[in-house]
Order: sequence, then C-alpha cells, then structure tokens
Amino acid sequence: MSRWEPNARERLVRAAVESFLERGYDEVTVAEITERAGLTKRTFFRHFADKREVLFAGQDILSRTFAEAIAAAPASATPIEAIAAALTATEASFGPDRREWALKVQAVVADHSDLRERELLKRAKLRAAMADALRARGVPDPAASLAAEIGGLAFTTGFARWVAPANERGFGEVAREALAELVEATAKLG
Amino acid sequence: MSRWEPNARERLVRAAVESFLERGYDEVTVAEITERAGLTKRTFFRHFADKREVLFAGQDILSRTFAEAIAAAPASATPIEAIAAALTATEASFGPDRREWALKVQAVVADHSDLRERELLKRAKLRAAMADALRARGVPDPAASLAAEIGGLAFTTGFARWVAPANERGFGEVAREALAELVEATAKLG
DNA sequence: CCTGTGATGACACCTGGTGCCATTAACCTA
DNA sequence: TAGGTTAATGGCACCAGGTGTCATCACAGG
Repeated sequence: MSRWEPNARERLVRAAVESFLERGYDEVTVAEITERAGLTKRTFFRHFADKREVLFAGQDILSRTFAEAIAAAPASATPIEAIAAALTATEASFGPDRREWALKVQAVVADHSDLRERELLKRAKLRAAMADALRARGVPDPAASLAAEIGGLAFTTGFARWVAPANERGFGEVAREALAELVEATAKLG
Repeated sequence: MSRWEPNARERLVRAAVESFLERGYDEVTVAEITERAGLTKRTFFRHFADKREVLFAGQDILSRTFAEAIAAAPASATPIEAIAAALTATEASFGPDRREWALKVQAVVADHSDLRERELLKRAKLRAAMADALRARGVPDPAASLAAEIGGLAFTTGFARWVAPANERGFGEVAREALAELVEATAKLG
C-alpha cells in the first residue's frame, strides 16, 4: 500500500480522456487534467513522457504480446501463420469490455494531427517488433520486413473493423480475416 | 523581385541543418536559426509549421511526383509495375548532387526521436498518396493498400541504399532492385 | 527508533508556438 | 506622380508544454 491515492497513472488516463472528449485535445491543459485527477503537472510528466502519451498507455505491452506470440509459434509455421498466431494472442487485450473505451480514445486521436502522428509511431514500433521477432525465427530480410508490414496492415484493418459501430465479432476473428484478404491480394499485384 | 533578401525559406533550411549538425537538434533554438539566417522567429513559423518541418521541406513534392507517375502509368500496368514507374520518376529528385545534402539531413533526423517520428508521418503520407493513386486506377482494396505498403518499403530500402557510403548507383536503380526483391519475397510468406 | 526509499508537491525556468499589429517596399491605378 | 493595395517581414506579448531541482511525506526494514 502507498500513502497516496493508488492508481495515479490510471486516474490520469481517465481524467485526460474524459476532458478531451468534453472539450477537445488542445483546449485541455495538462494542469487541468492533473487537477481533475487530484495530482500536479509535475507528476503527470513523471508518468508520461509528453501530453500525447497519455492516450497510448499500454502500447508497449501490445508489442511484447506480438513478439512473444511470434516467438512461441511452432517452428514449422510460415511467417504469415506466425503473424496470424500473434493476432490471435492479442484477443485477450481486446475483450468486449475494452471496445467502448477504445472507441473513446480513437475518437480523440482521430481528430488531432499530433495524435495521429503519435499513433503512426506506435504502429511503426509494432511492425518493428514483429519484424525483429520474425528475424529471430530465422526469417531473412526482406521477407521479415514484408511480413511485418502485412501484419501491421492486418492489425490496423482489424482494429478499425472491430471498433466499427455495427461490429459484433471479436478482434482476433476480424484481424485474421483481414490478414487472409491481404494474403489473397498478394497474388494480384505482380 | 522582392524588397528583402530572397530565398528566405532556403536560407532557413540551410541555417537550420548546419546548426543542427554543429550542436545537435535540441541544443539549437529557433531564435538561433533565424538569427543565422538574418530573419526572426516569427518568420520561421510562417514558413514552417513547427521546428521539425524545416528538415522535411520538399516532401510534398515527392508525394505528388509519386501520385502523378502512378496515374500516368499505362492502363495495362499492374500495381507493382505502376509503383516501379513511380520510383523511376523520382530519379530526378535524387540526383548525385543531392546525395551529400540528404546524408546531412538524414544524420540529423537519425539521432532524434521527434524527428524520426516526423519522418514516419512523411512516409505514411507517401504511402497514402500511392494507395490513393492506385485506387484511382481502379485497383481495389486491400490490393491498393498492400501495394502502397510494398512501395513504401521499397522506397525506404532504396533510399537507405542510395545514401549508403559505398553506393555508386542511382536512386531509381537501387529502389527498383529493392522492389523486385520484395516481390520475390512475397512468394515465401504463406 | 532511525534511516533509507519512492512517489509526490512546489517552484522557477526555458522554449516552441500563436495572435495581433506595425512596417516596409514593390506594384497598381488613376 | 500621388495614393492605395498587397505580400513578406519585424516586434511583442502571451500561453502552455516540458524539465531541473529541492522539499516533503509515508512506509519498510533494521
């Protein structure tokens, strides 16, 4: 137990997203977020490197999940199969309970260019993690990089479909579906 | 003719890159750059949206070149062939004279995370431009997105090889080579 | 009881970035 | 030639993000 209110980080995230939804990302100052969370500006920047990061908490865990799942795939699995396994492994991070929250965060990110830029960085790190994990399996370049790009595209497409209003299916399902479509499209390029 | 020293924008870019090379990106303030260029801070931000942008001048032209070349490719060209044509079209923007300058800029960008993040944004815009141009040709998704990803990877790889110390070949050549390798690797994924 | 440790508060400070208005030289028009 | 317009710049005040530094406080362990 600690002497302060616990979960400072989580309180900051919630306070931030709620404030952003109410008044827009750059109408809200860090000082206002911390006031709402019962903390101070200095503490905010101890938990997050900058104002944008508060909207991307947990992305590192996602990258690790991907990398571990790719490493754990059977030795006989092709690069695409390893990526499919990784998409399945992230199912746990995208339960139905998280969908509403993801929608809120996505709404904030979508209408501010600084945040979209940061999102690109996170996606790039995800692709890099995939490519590294594939290379560790013995997949040579450029196949590893290429597979990681396809995996990133499948993830992005899958995520978009998962948070889409009408969707009822799980993330793993839609993401694997997107991956399959990409693999099929591969044949029509050349 | 204008009443002030001409080429303000170019002077700012040169002053910025030289300063960054000498003392590092975040040891140099915008005020110092503008002083070196004989201008003021306020003018800097009229030419560039933020401090990072000064290192990415001309990226929009590159995206347009790509889009136009893809649009101008013969109707019979496959998506990959259209992208190969676009890589060839950018040859003019990457003459031997530009290589030394590109090396300097790349050196600055490479060792600062904010700048690498901005570079990702530029690459993403390039991919988006390619995907849009392909869709305008009637290439359906996800093939258009996939081809754009491959094109982006070919561009990145080609650029890296072009600026590499030992390289003597032109950008178009190494980029098309990278593209060919990617297409070949496509077969080994599934 | 004492000391170390980790998370926070408090405060000063710098710089990136913007809004607003003044200035200046060229250009246009009468 | 005089006067108004326009485009690029200068000057300045101001805000907010981000950092360095030191103080504080509660708990753990000896």
